[in-house]
Amino acid sequence: MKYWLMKSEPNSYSIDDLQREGATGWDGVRNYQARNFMRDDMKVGDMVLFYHSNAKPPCVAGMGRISETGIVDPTAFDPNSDYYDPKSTKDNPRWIMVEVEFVEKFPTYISLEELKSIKSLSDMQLLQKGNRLSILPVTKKQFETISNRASR
DNA sequence: GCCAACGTTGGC
DNA sequence: GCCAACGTTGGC
Repeated sequence: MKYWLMKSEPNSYSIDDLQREGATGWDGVRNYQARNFMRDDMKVGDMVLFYHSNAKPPCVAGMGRISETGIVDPTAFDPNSDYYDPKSTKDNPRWIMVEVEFVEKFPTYISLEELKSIKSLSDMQLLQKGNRLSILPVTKKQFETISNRASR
């Protein structure tokens, strides 16, 4: 089983939205590295840290689980969508996504500042300079360090 | 609002 | 295939 961190701007989709809906298709990703993680490496049952980016403060806000893989991102076909990509055709779809189901909204959000202060997390890709990827792998240890702290 | 750090595009 | 120009992300 693998562990991931997925960023979302709470303005557009927050952990509360996920809790209300139960599950969501992770649409709108238009970065190949992030897509490849979803398409090639994620499996049903993988665990996800739900990260609020562009939030005040940015933080890990909850936990999710991959509930379905290999879904074609429908927003790529919609000319009215912000994520419309005319190069993605129904015969040869370019953007493949996963579905994430709600597991937990953390009682304590873990801010980026706090993550940076935890020594054992210094290797986390999220904390490396210049990182912009919206989907990142996380080790089991990192996942547990963060979720244990957030659950109390 | 600024800007560093990328990623993508397209002319050549 | 190179690389300049441009666009985006996301913390601050």
